[in-house]
Parts: sequence; C-alpha cells; structure tokens
Amino acid sequence: MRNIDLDDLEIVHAVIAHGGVARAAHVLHRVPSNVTTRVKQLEARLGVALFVRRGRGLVPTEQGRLLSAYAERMLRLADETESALRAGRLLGTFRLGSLESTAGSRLPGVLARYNQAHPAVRIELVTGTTGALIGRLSRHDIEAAFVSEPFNAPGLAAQAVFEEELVLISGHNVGVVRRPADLGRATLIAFANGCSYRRRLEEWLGEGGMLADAVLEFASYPAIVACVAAGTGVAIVPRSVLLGLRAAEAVRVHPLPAHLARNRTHLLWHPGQESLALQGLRSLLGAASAIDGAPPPVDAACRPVSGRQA
Amino acid sequence: MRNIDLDDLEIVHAVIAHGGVARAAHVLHRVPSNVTTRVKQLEARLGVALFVRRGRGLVPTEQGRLLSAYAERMLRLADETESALRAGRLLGTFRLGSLESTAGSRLPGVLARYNQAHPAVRIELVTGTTGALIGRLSRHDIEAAFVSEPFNAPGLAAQAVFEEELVLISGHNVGVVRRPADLGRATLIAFANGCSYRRRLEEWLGEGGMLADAVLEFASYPAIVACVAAGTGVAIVPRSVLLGLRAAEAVRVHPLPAHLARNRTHLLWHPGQESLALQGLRSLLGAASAIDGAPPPVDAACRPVSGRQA
DNA sequence: TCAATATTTCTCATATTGAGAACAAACGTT
DNA sequence: AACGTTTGTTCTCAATATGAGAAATATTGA
Repeated sequence: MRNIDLDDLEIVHAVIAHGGVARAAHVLHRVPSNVTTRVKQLEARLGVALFVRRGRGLVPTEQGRLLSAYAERMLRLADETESALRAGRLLGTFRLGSLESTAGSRLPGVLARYNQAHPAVRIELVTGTTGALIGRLSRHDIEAAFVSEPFNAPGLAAQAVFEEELVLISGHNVGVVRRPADLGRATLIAFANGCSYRRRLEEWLGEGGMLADAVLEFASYPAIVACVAAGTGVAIVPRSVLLGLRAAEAVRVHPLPAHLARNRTHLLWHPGQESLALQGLRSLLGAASAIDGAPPPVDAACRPVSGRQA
Repeated sequence: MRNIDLDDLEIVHAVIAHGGVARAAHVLHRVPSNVTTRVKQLEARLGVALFVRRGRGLVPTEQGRLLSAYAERMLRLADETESALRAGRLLGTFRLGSLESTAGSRLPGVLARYNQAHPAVRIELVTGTTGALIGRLSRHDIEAAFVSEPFNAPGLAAQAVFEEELVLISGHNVGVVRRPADLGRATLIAFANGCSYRRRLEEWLGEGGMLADAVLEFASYPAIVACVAAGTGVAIVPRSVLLGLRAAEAVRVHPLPAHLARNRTHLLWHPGQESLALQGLRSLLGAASAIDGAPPPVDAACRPVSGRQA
C-alpha cells in the first residue's frame, strides 16, 4: 500500500505549523503520544528524517519542510475533492472550451452572431490544449469544445467546423526553411504537452530525424508570436491567428508539407446531452461554415468518431 | 478524521478505469470482496452514490466520475510528494505566471532578452487572473507571477514592473462614453472573477450606480477584443494590448477616470526563495523598465506588500 | 437450462489506531 | 543547586479497521 496517508500529512504539517508536538496534538484533538508515534512511523516508512530532535523540541529538517509544503497541497486538494462532491455540478452557464487560436481568430464572429440571436445565454469561454479540453469535456467541466486534429475522443460526438492551415513561423534571423535541418539549433516555442499543433511540430522534426532540443512553453498566442518576432525561437501556428496580430508582420512564414499543414478544427460534445444553448451554436456553425466557403461540416453527431484522418 | 483516504481513491479510480470490481481487484492485488467493501464504505462516509449497480457490473454515476477525476489528481500529487522527498529538491523548470495581457504585450521583449542571456533555462509561462495566479504562487505551483493591482498577497514580495493605462473599448455601435450610463444595456465581456481589470470595470459601473447585467466570460484577449470589434459588447483592457491586435483598429477607445485608468503590474514571489532563474529575470526587469522610460521599480523585495494604492 | 462471470455478504485473523499512564530530558525560576 | 514546569517519548491495552477467503446470489450468454 501507500507510504503516505492524509492523516499523517496533517499531523506533520501541524507539528511544523504550530511549533511542536503538544501544540499540534491540541489543535488536532489528539494526545501527544499519538502525534509522536505517527511521526516516527512515517519517518520509518519513508526512510527520511523529517525532524531533528533538539532539546525539548522538534526542528524540521529540509525534507520535513518540503513534505509540509506538499502536505498543504494534498490537504487542500482533498478538501476540494469533498466540496466538489457535495456541491455536485452546477450548469447555470454555457461553458464552452476552445483552443486559444480558434478563440481569437474564428470564434469572435460566430459568438457575436450567437449573442445577437441568444442574448440571454451567459457564456463562459475557457481555453486550453486539445488534450486538456477533451479531459474537461469528459469530466463534464465544459459542455462542448473546439479542438484540433489529431485527437482521440471515444464516446464523444464531433462536427468538423473550421479548416486551418498550419505554418512555421520564425524571426527574420532565420533563412528559408524547407526541412527541419534548416532550423539549426533554434529554440522551439509551443503550448504545453497535449497541444495538437505541438504534436505536429514534433512530428515534422521527427521526419527530419531531429528532436526538440530547447522548448519554451507559453500559454498565449500573442506571446508566442511576439516572442518569435523578437527572435527567441520558432513555432507552428494556424495561419488564421497571424491575421489578427500586428507582431505577425515581423515574422517570417514558412509553409509546411501538405500532410502537416492541413488541419481541421472540430466541435466535440457528449451525444444525446445537448442543451438548447449548444444546439443553437451548432446550427449557427453550420451556417457560418457555408458562408466562409468551407466544405459542409461532416456531421457525426450520431456516432463517436476519432479525429484522425484516414 | 477525514472521509477520504488515498487507498479508497485508488480503488474507486481503478474500478472505473478497468471497468469493474474483479479487474480492479486483480490490478491492485486485492480480492474482489475487499474492493466492494471499500467502495461501499466510502459511499456511506461521503453520503454519495458513486456507482449504479446494473446487471453484473457497476456503472459510475456522475459523482463517481467526478471523484475519479479528483482521485487522479490526488494520486499523482501523492506520487510526486514521495518522489520529491526521495530526490530532495529538483528545480528543472522556471515556472512563471502572468496575466494574459502582460504575456502578449510586455513580456515578449523581456523574455527574448532573457532567453539570450540564459539559453539553458527552460521556461514554462502560464497565464491566469490575478487571483488565480496568487493562489498558484502560494501553492508553489509557480515560482513567480506578474499580477495587476489591486491585489492582496500577504507574505509575498513584490516589485512594480509595468505601468498600464486601462481603457474602455466598445464597437462602433456605441457612441461617446463618459460615464457608465452612456453604455445603456451593453453586454460586458471580461475575464473570470479574480481578474483585477474586471474588478475595475465593476467599480466603475458601481460609481455610476449600475450593475453588470449580462456578462460573457472569455479567457483570451484576442477573443475579447475581436468580439468587442464585432459589436458583441464592451470591455476594459490595458491600452498596451491593443497595439498588438489588428482587431483593435475596429474598436472605439474611451478613456477612463484617472483613478481607474492608472494601473501597475507587479512581479510577486516568495521572499528568500529566489532561484537563479528568478534573480536573472528580476535584474533584467530592472533594466527593461529603465529602457522603456517607466519610473524605476519600487523594490519591495524585503517586506510583504499589498498592491492597493494608498 | 446450465455454466461462466461478476458482485456481494459473511466470518475471522491480523494490523492499525488512539488514549492514557508513566518516564526521561530539557528548561526556567528561585 | 534544587525544584517545578514543559515537552517529547515509551509502553500498554482496548477498540476499530482492514484484507483474505469461503459461500451465496444475480446476471449473462451459449
């Protein structure tokens, strides 16, 4: 079984926070002998001295303080877990997830139209990587999410809604790039693991027999594009993102091979669980795609689908 | 004592992940009867049905799935706790938090210089609201964070680094705005609760005796500015953000009263716990502020300070 | 209908836990 | 130096929790 136990953590944390065994015991409504015993048992199980016995007191070691910091996090998360269970889930709002790039470039027009048609719907738009958004959708944190290929979302319904072209961007300090080796030792700037575009970047590098060397992880496209413009590194972004950013004028755009450049954005949701808010968005997206000249959406609402291209 | 226990969480998570009691028992090297017993005890203690007994199997309820998600986080953090104790302290990455607006407008130049000076430092830049960032800093999720006034961060050190001017932005469908009543029934677009700029917006409305009526919550400045440009609503943003976004050309900018418009961004960190990476950033920021013509930073490194203006 | 599968209930031996008494060491006051 | 107080530790023991295994029950599919 496990070496650590939430009660143990609470005890160690209290001894440090309150300055001793007796005070900790008092606060926790325990007897001092039990506090002593539990601390010693934990030390033995972990094989680590959490305290130095000095005089009449216990002085925390560095490892004792480290454990106490982690104990705080664990105990807080445990309390949050119980609270969340008690509260259940409240769905007073249309919680929609999106890639940050999609939120900035594709959604404003859509959401403006949506707000006009449904002014009473309160929207909460959260952004994240494809992997994280699918996770939140699975956990019902959000009702629907715009994600990019490649993705795997068994049990979820999908509708392809936007067509993106991915491009490599670099500062002017980088010449023409046709293959990964042209990059030399450039720093890569990307979203966190779980971002489909980052995966494309890593695929492309892998095709050229290269590995990502230095990676900076940013959670904001304006920051990524601006840093690329400043010469910090290179990145892969949808071309549509560049249209809205002034910093894009200062970057060099390199096309990618067609099998990497072509990328679809899909809307995902739980089949059979559509609120009226989501239904409204879906029909608006059908109309929007036709207006933009994209192909008609592939409506896979009735069957789970993987977003991998066959 | 506590209602939840790490072993319980592991069991519930395994039942859901492996599709049943028998399989979970096998994976966990337990007997099925014990898995059943532990699940039922936990359900009783929490007062919540985690599973529906259907046919020969257990179907997770929504709360069972919610708990399983939390279980993952708890178990991961527990493993990390033990690993950290075994390894001592590992600082492999400089985890830096920032407001999204600051990340896109102020940090690229700073980070480009930083990367040149410290190419070996791996940076992970996360964005969030002031409130959320302070929370993450307190929990040692991040080492430092750029936040905006007003904030309250007892125990943390602060250095004022950027001066921002907040402005109200609207679409062209809104005329001249001098006071809140000029807005009529416009929709407000803002970051989530915990965002200092949103608080300013609500203060300003309050001064005019108005309440926020319809609020859309977005987590992306490009999306906010683009939606304002599309006529969806109004927002308060730092003027520096507009410089980098093309959509800003299509918005109307209204100055705010000086006591609301003037806003400082501060870097926060734990006093006495600066890594070399953070020290490098702080000295770079000192130099950067001088170059930009901003006033010298108020260096409050040696005492906790509240960001409220006196 | 019957065998296989999956979960549950029940029993029991063992382990863990927490309280309380007694003890030892350190510290401060007189 | 003596003494009282404070702090942490060791030891004992009763109560509770835990995990394994056998038996029972319900469901499913051939």
